[in-house]
Amino acid sequence: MIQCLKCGEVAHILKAGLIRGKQRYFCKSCNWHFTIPDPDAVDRRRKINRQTTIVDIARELGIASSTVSRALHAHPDINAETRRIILETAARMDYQPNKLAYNLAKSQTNLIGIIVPEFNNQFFPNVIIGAHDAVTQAGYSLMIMQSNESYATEVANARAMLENRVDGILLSLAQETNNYDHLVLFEKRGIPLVLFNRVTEGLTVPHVVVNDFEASFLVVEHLIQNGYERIAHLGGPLNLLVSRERLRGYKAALRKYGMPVEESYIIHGDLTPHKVRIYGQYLLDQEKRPDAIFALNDPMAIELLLIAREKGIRVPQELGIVGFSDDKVSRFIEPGLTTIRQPTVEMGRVAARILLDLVGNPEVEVPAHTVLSTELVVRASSLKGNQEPWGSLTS
Amino acid sequence: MIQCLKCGEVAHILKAGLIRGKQRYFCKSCNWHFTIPDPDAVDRRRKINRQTTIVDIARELGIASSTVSRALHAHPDINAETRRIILETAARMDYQPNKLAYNLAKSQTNLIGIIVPEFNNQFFPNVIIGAHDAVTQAGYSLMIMQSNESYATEVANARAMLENRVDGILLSLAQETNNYDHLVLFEKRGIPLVLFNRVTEGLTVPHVVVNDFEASFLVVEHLIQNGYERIAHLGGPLNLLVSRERLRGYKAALRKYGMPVEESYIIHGDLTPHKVRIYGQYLLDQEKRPDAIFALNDPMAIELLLIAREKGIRVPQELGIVGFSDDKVSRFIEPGLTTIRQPTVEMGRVAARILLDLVGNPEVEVPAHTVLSTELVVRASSLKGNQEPWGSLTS
DNA sequence: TTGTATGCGTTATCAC
DNA sequence: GTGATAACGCATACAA
Repeated sequence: MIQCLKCGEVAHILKAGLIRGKQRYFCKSCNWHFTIPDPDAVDRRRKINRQTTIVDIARELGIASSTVSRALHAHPDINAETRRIILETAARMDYQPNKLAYNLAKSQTNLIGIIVPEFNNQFFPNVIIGAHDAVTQAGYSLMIMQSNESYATEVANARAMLENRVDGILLSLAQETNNYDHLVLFEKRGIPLVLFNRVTEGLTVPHVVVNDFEASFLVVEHLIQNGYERIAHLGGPLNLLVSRERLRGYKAALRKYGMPVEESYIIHGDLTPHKVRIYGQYLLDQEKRPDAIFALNDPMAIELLLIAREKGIRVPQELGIVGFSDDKVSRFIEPGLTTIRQPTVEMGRVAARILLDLVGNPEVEVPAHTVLSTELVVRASSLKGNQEPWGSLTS
Repeated sequence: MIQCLKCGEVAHILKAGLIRGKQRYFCKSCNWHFTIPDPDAVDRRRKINRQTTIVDIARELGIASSTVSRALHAHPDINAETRRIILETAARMDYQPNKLAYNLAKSQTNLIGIIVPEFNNQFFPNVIIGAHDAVTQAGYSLMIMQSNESYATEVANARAMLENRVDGILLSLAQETNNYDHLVLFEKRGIPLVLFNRVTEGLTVPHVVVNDFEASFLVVEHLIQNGYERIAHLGGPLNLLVSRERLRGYKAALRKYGMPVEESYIIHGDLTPHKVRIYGQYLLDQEKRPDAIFALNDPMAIELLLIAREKGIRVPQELGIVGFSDDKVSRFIEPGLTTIRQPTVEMGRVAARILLDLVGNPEVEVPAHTVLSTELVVRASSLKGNQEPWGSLTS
């Protein structure tokens, strides 16, 4: 005997096909489709290959799923004994909460995204370690993506982050990135964004960087004070603020010591080893060869060192070389590479903390520009004579 | 005039509180709670701070959300013109699909998890690059976690992966891990697991490793053929198969050349630099000091090199040193470190491919043991005299 | 080709 | 303290 769920009628009920395996009915008198609720149907389906849910636990114990939910989250309104039994049953049934459903229901993910240009260098993995630290400490998870220095990939990554509903995002720009529309979207959505290392003024979001200007200034000053006179600079793409800052420091130091800024001694290009080799050749094949090169980063500097070695140019006597970022290799290569040590792990941690503050409260006051300090590490590659390291610096 | 949705009654209707901001009613005659459907309520709420959904688009166009869904996924049964309009509207409204809801509805995440012990070394980042490659190519995402060599963290990571409903998981065991219950859970759940590099026989899941036995054998043979006679081995924790395999190769080579296996020349311990220093000191302070050491990996070997340098022991004349994994530093350090080159990126790619096969079809036949080949890279640190590299090996 | 209804697993809200 | 039910945003089987 089938009764219409809406009007209670029993006369004019028609079978109306199957829906999700359940018989569906149609009540002619009130023009209404319905199915007869079958409390076991859910169970039956769940048996097949599905993970345990709170509904399973509830059914097993003959209680409501909301009670189970409360027990699992130590809600104040729950009987201690009930809770104990539920927890026990949950463990016995190998229950694992479904984060997807949880997040969907809560409309929040506790997810922080981080996009880095590459993994090849030790730099970004270290930043990730720091960010991971801060983020997990705050009860968030970290979703890691790499743009592979490509604008298109960065856009795709940003989109994926959006789709995954991250609560906030950390980003270091890809070398290629010149357009920031994909990032403006985050602002529109109210999702905080913090840039680190590879930043731009094109966006008014908090930045975390090192004192690139000062550090570069110090590097060049150090070279000058060690007797180098024709100092070249091998820099990065000029759309990256970091490249421009280091260039600015380089020029400022030259000016301070009354040395000319020779345009043929300055190259800006991309960061791939292949290109570095081309640029290096160009610099060292010049008629009036530079007697020192300040490179944007250590991998570049190391490549230069190898080129010099091949050409039979003695480092540091005929050519001083300085890098940036204190790669592990720089300590071991012969001669040891003078470089700038950056607080990489710290950078990740600091950037993540600022982001988390913003996630917690979008109105909170955070520093627009955080500048971390660096340290000049003097090794043999920049000591023309056989002088001791200049000043009171670490070696 | 409120009418009961179930029995049509209008007399015995009581207000029964608010639910989610909507008035709720109670029909005394049929004992039934209900709310009056309000098509605009959803819209109103959504206005406040919510991202666009397919429902918004549907409402905007006065069509069904299912139609929007079909348009967005290029379902065959959709009018081209309708689709065009929907896509246009979606773009105009800055629609971003909600992956959480998508995944929940589909009961699948297209997520692959990878857990590695650490990020400090170049090894695991490279594996990740390879895995990332294979995984994204197959339309999956990669969720990266690190156990930090800790068993507890590994268990927590595994749990988080489960909660995030990964479709499959790649894992390299933490140094501490001895118990595999947390991994057995994956099997129970039907979630494929593939181990790489740090594997165990404790689980019958596919392994991807390099030919550790052979490689170690070759290393020791190389040392013997270069005139070293008291060869020590600084290995890793014995619960890791990789440690045992390399030990086996070491012993086999000694046996082949009729050399005694001196137990005091063999140390197994943990991989932290601090411990390595202690072990190194111990080995080199012995009365009958070994004249060569084969270390489990390059960081260990480099540490040994530094210790030797401090003690004034000449490498390779008084002490031959060989590492494993061809760290970037090994090429540049003085003397260059003889080592085994492993296909790291390849390892990640291969492991991911096997996993993806399994994810696609749990019954598919996959190799239980994949062994990738390595290459002995001979540099100065193992050449006692000033011989040329032995055999036809890369330098 | 489009609309309707249901389910995915969870939380939140109210009644009891 | 516990139960019932409506969201959360999407996919999909069927009906129309």
